[in-house]
Amino acid sequence: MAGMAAAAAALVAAKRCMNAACGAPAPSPAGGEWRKGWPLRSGGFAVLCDKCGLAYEQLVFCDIFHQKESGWRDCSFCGKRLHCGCIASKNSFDLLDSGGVQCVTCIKNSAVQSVPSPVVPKLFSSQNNQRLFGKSDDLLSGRPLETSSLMVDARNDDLTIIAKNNLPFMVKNVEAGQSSNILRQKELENGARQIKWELPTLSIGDMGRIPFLTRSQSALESRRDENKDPTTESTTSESLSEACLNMSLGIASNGNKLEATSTVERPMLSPTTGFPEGRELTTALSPFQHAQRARHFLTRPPRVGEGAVFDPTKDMLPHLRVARPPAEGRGRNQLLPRYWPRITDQELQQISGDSNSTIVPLFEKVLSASDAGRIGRLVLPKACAEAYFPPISQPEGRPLTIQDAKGKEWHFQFRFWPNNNSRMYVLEGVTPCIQSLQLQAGDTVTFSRIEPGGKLVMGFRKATNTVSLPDSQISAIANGSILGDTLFSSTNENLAIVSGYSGFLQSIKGAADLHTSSIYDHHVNSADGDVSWLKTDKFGSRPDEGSLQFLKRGRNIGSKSRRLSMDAEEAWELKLYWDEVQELLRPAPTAKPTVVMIEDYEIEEYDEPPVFAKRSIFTIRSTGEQDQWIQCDDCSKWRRLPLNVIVASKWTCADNTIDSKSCSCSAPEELTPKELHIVLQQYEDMRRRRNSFGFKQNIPEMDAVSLDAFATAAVYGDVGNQGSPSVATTTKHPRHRAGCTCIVCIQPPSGKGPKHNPACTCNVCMTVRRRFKTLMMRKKQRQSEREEAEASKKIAWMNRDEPEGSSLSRSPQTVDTTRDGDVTMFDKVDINKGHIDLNFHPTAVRDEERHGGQPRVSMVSLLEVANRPLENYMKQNGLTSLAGEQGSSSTCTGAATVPQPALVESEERTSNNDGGRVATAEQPESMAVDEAGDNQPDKAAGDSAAALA
DNA sequence: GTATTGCATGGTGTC
DNA sequence: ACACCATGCAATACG
Repeated sequence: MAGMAAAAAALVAAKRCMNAACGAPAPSPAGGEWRKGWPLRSGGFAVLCDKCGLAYEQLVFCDIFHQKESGWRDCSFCGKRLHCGCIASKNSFDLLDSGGVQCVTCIKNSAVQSVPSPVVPKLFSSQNNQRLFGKSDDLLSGRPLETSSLMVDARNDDLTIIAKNNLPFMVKNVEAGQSSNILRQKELENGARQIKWELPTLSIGDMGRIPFLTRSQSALESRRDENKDPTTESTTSESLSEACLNMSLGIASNGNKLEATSTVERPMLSPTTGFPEGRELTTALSPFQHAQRARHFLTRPPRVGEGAVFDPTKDMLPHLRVARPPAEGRGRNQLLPRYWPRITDQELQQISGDSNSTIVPLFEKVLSASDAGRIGRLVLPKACAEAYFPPISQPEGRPLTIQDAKGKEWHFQFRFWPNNNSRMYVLEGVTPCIQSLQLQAGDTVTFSRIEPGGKLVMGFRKATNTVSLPDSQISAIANGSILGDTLFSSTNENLAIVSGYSGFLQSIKGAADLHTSSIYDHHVNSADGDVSWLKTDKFGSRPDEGSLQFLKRGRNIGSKSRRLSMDAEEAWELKLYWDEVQELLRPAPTAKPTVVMIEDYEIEEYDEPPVFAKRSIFTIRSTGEQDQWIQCDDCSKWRRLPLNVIVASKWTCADNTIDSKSCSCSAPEELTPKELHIVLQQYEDMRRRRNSFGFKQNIPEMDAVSLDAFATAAVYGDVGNQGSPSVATTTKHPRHRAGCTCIVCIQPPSGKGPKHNPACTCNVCMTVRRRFKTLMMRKKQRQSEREEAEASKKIAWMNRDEPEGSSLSRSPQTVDTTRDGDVTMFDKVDINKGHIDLNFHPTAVRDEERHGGQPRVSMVSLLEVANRPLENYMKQNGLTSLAGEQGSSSTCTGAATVPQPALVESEERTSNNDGGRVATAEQPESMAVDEAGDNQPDKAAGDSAAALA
């Protein structure tokens, strides 16, 4: 208690009267009844009344301090002694503009006189005025209340009660805080509520958008008094009280149907989602809420760990089970709507159990990827941390024990990091808790406090899945939450985690915009069944309010950085394997890579995310001709398309504007049944092989491999060879910009575009240099240790794979003619069986080759030589932009060549791109071209490829 | 080599 | 313009 008092005293002492004409320092509360105080945004203080033990929200002018240190004041008119220091007394007096107070009787007596009629047109003429509509019926009809409405003059915060007879009267200086307190008091008196919510605060400026209000239970009660003339009410405060009671904020909704709330007063719920949320709240709050925000009369609950815990229920609220959610942060910090607790009654019941304890919802937070990740750090909203958690002065913070709904106590470290002259609060050590509760990104963690005792308790709400999207047929994201760079699915282990690829989602979204239903159909009807669009989560629960709200809010799920503004209508869930994701990605047709030259390494950057394309199969003929085959979504026939055609989603024969002979479903299929069978069979074989080679690895693994490969290639100069297909390394992460140094932004080369000066000292260049050097050192070190062993292993491996019929072991001229088919399938996955040898030194290989010995093949060397044929190929085919020529790249898999009609499916072009950036080391794509093209003079390429095979 | 820690960065929301 | 905060990432610790 002493500590608390001291802290409060410090707060108070640090402030002065907000009256500019006065400026007197606020007196110390020590020794008086102002047991506690903290600054409000308005400049005043919130105080607690020792007498009644209740929190008292008041804008404290110095006169109040000066005159009412004891909590008692005298009516300025009759001199009656008034206790003004608590909620219980709130409706028994009114503050006067001139200072001082007015008792109920005097207010009543002067009520009529106190309403200057001229105020009416003034208020009504104000743009800031907002007519507030009442009961839910009126909400739906949009008509004003018959009984009473409330006008709020935003300019001075005066409230004017408009009675049924439209005779207004003005309540000067009625503060929203008082109102809320009155409201609470009324509630207490009525005993109608056990769960109470303090209304969130909004700015008065938002009042202009207040659409309506509903009535609560209290409103219904007040209707009994509808015939009363407000001007004859006992006091303006009482009238206001009634008005307050008339304005409950529940627009509960099921669907779009508005319903008046009954027993729980809580923040305005979204008409569409049924949940309170930031923006919607802003537009749908009562004038008291807005007024609250204007003046910020906020009840600040005692902080955990501050010593004795103030128990508001102690005397007057013995039955109060759940207190209001405090909506005030320390000092000026305002709790953002996104952190407003939205604990349901059920959750409260779960937390509180059967005890008589009071649950004070504090705040909640939707877990981000970082929060739910292995790092075990939960970033706390600063305002929340400072408001509701014990104050900490050192970055090390302090241990904090929080109990979960099951009663289990979790021990965290509550600390902060200095950050931009501010602090970043985190709870460390949350991993066990997160895992125990099976929380994932997108789920919501709620923090509450149990009174008495002040014990912190945390609950959670699982993010659930989907909403039906009547227009697009696309289910909403739910358990698949897009968080930061990662696409998460909260429920299914088979999901594809797309790391570093919110751009991918953007692309998908973009594709969805064009072909939403098609994409949906495509996946839903996908024969392979690997791709699914979830409708429900594993719990079978309905769409989570919070999640939907989160989407609805327009926030990018989870992370602010996922600049993926997804409305619920646009949101959809993704559940894809990694490779499936990859095979659906194409560089944006309009994407033009920007190539930066860094120490002779060309790094390609895309400003545009990849597009979401329909699955296609690429084949290459013995003549080197490459085709793309796409299946008609109507007749299921396979049609040939040019390589550079990207089909976003649904495609039918009618869409085939390229080939007039095949633009109808009635047209015969170009491939013979036998050819088609072979192609499809090999396609499936390839898929199986790929999967068996671990292509369903998760993102971190993929990242590691890809990065390593890229780094290796970069180190040895293999990155940067012009002409390397870039399809598999499509885009830069959209949240990154030019200059970003993260690996996401480091792109493989295309040989096109502007180049950075090798001497460039920009951030990205420096970083890349540093990373390359580091990687080079590591590689060299490993090479020196394992080069020989790896070489032997590689040779052995090549010998082992030879019987698989890989044409790579043959000369390019004979690759595709060993069987009767004229189409060759290349499976990039087969390269090294999915393993990239990073440990061969190219110089060693070249040395061996020079000496005519058995060539020791490294991926690096292969890449080095393989790129050249692609250039030639591109030249021959008049290709200039790799971005739009996936076909060419798709042919570069350089793996086992199946002598039969062979495929290079599009997925392979992208399967290694890991967010489209780091698969360059696996650039055997060009090797495939080299071979299949059968027109490449570079024998070394063929030799290398053959050796690899 | 992996995990942890602490700081830096930058997009976005809010004032 | 500023603050917040999600997350990247280098440095450090640990096994």
